[in-house]
Amino acid sequence: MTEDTPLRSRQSPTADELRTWRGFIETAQALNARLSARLHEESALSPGDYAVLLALSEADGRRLRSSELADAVGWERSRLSHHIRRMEGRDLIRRDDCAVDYRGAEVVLTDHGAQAFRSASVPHLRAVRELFVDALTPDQLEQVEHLTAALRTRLDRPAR
Amino acid sequence: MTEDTPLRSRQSPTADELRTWRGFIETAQALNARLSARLHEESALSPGDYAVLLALSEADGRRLRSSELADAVGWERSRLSHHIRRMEGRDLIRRDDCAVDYRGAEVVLTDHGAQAFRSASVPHLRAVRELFVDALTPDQLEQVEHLTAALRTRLDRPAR
DNA sequence: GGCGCATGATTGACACGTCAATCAAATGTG
DNA sequence: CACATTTGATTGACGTGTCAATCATGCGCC
Repeated sequence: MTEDTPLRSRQSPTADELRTWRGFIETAQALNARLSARLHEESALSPGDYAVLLALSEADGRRLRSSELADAVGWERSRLSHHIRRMEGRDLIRRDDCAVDYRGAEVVLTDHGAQAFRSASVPHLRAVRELFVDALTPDQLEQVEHLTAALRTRLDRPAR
Repeated sequence: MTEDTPLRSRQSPTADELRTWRGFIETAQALNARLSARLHEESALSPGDYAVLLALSEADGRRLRSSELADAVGWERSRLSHHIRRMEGRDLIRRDDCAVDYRGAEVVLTDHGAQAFRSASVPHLRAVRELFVDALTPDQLEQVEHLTAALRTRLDRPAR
């Protein structure tokens, strides 16, 4: 859209633009922090736990290959591996060897994990509504869609 | 008007609302991740390092009491304490005893730290422009202001 | 002056995240 | 078939973040 601003786009943001940026990023972080805190209070789950349990709950047979789970939650493998180890210690999930590929592992939701997810999800979704959805008008929610789409277009371009 | 509107706000978000929420929060996280990666590539500083160096750069005499620094960057004290220890090891800052209150400590920007901040800030601000400011129209930037203000109003209310 | 509490800051334990190295099983290629 | 490479996953090291406990100094109060 802006073919003619090769120089301008290399400069620093103005003070106003920086304020908008800081407001945006800090608000998003604050929202995250608040939701994480409520999740933890209400169900003793971290956001990571919740993401893993959600993916497994929706999976066929409540089980996924490690790599599929990593894709589902959008994490690196090693991050998932560490997290899975901790969750296994709390009996939220279990690791099975994979029958069709002996390199692979399957992550399986335990009954206790399924139960924990169920009791966490309702209050969590309610919190999302209270702190995000209900804070905005329908028009504003639509604006958010457009904004994130615009930002993502830029982000999806090669790393630099 | 209908009986179900008061109840509605206690229910879970709709699928559309959840999609908007996920888009918002994931975009913010992706933006953060990208900016952190660039900061690290270009200057070997973490976002935390940058925040601390920024606050000290703007401080009188390039020094602040620990508690003032914690307020400036919005961190808990113990978090700051851990971070400061690591930064001291890299000669970005130094800790002095405080003359007026022997409980207190002052955090001082070293020359090396000041230099590191200077060389980091220009590329960092350019990245903010590229990935955020330039991705949005002026109208959209203004919408962001209104949105974050609305979200913050809700967040600033008592914790639950 | 001495006692008790408040305050400034640090520490330790542990959860979380990234990166590079590792390892074993699978696969392709001569 | 043999051997190098790729693939699925784990590990170790280390930076980061939170919480509770700790510690020393400052300060109010008798």
